[in-house]
Amino acid sequence: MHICEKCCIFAQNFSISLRMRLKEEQYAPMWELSPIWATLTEEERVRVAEQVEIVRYEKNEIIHNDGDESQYVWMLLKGKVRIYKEGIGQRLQIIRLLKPYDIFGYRACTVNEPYNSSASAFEACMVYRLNREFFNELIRENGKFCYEVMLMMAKDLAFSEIQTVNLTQKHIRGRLAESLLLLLKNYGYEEDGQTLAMLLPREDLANMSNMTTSNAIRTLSQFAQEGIVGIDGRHVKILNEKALERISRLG
Amino acid sequence: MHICEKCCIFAQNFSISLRMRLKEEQYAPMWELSPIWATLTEEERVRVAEQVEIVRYEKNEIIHNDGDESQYVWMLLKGKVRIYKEGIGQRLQIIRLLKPYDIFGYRACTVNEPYNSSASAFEACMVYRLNREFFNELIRENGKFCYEVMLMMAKDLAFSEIQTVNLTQKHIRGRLAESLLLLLKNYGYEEDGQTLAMLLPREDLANMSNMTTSNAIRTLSQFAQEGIVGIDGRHVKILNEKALERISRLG
DNA sequence: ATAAATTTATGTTTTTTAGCATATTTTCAC
DNA sequence: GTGAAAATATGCTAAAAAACATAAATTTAT
Repeated sequence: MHICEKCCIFAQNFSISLRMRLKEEQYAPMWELSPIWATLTEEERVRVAEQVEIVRYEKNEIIHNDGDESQYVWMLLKGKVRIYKEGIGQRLQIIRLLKPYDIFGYRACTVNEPYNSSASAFEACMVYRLNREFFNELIRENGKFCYEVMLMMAKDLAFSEIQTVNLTQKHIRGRLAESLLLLLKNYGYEEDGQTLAMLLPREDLANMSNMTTSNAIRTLSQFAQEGIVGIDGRHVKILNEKALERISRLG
Repeated sequence: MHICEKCCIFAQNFSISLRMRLKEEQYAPMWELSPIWATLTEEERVRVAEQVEIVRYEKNEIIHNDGDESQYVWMLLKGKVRIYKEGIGQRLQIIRLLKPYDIFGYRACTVNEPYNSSASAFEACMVYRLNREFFNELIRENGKFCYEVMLMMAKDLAFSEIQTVNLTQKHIRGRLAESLLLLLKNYGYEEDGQTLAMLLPREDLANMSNMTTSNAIRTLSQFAQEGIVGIDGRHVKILNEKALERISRLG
């Protein structure tokens, strides 16, 4: 593909053109938000600018379903997303939690397979969305981009294997502690420096931790009684991170 | 790197030169054994020929340990290998089983991280071994090779996520059935068409299936009593594959 | 603001699985 | 081949977690 003057001008004005599309909210172009897209050439950025769509998903809206033909790669711009699989008897297992600028749906796209998990929005979300075929074009033509996608997959694979052992071998308390620390690592604290910046229903906490909802409720209450966490509805304060780490480590 | 006449001749005679190194046993060059290495250019094949080592590991010998600095990428030539993680209280979880021409250790190498799992030989094994730095050179300079490595990782990631749900949500019988089917899929049958071509100690079967050894023994005996499998020491016959699939599916 | 629905809390029972004990069989080293 | 060690088999007990039940609190829709 050629790079004509017109394209270059378009590229330079890209953020402006994007902002025109999206009336209410403004987002930087992808390559400013994640090092993965920063590997794209100017010419590729122009094409991305032409292809990318901005989509809004409402609270609890399903973005893709396990088994659906893969069609899009997404980058989360705003909000939080859960990636999960449905196992035996409609029991969900949350595999991964996403925060802004995380990329998802890409694994299935790279291998042209159906998605092997589902994604839904915890809260109202904004995403960039790219077509599978276009994403694969980028991977095939740009070695650096392919390399970055591979590195991202390597991270996801390591996490998945660690989680397998965490979820199978640790006892309930260890699994819950693990999940709370994960939430902390992923989303951090509110301004007060101890309340988790994530209002998570107990059911989701259970689905992260491979336990029933009532055990998540019960065990979290126990942690509160022991002064390890503070509970105020869905607001959870981490009062003793060291204790959580110890419980998580010992299983 | 240049491609001189000498190199070309060397490349053409590569398999012979390899066979000279390895006195007892002969193996085809990597690019004939796995599509991943087939993406290498002639020039790269020459360098691989210079770099590759053939190593033998004895029964139960550890190939790499979780936490070790990553140094090599391996391709299994002969034998069987278990990839596992140690969790709580020395309890092992087998993450993956390898058969000839499977590649392992590559994830840690791509990200220059320590291995995040251990590998040991079920039985005496032969492997090709490549240096991490050289492997990364290949990835960085050859987009097609990088793409193949990414695809391999995508497969491993999908498998890992499926296993997480299998191991956490299914009951003992479901998990054992799952493991037996996995062994079947991976290693197939003996000549008789029903004995698993894998003599697996019950302890390993337990470590695959997230259960204690005595539960693996007990549950396998139950399957035998129900006529689903036949047991003759470590030789396991699959008598009713459909039943195993049903048990695995229902959890 | 109020009623209905959902979520959280907590106690009890049942099921599942681990842990332990012991006997038997098989494998391995010499 | 023989004895020691390891692996397999099986029963019993204890612990862990799910399932169920019910009530209270919170959220949501109107």
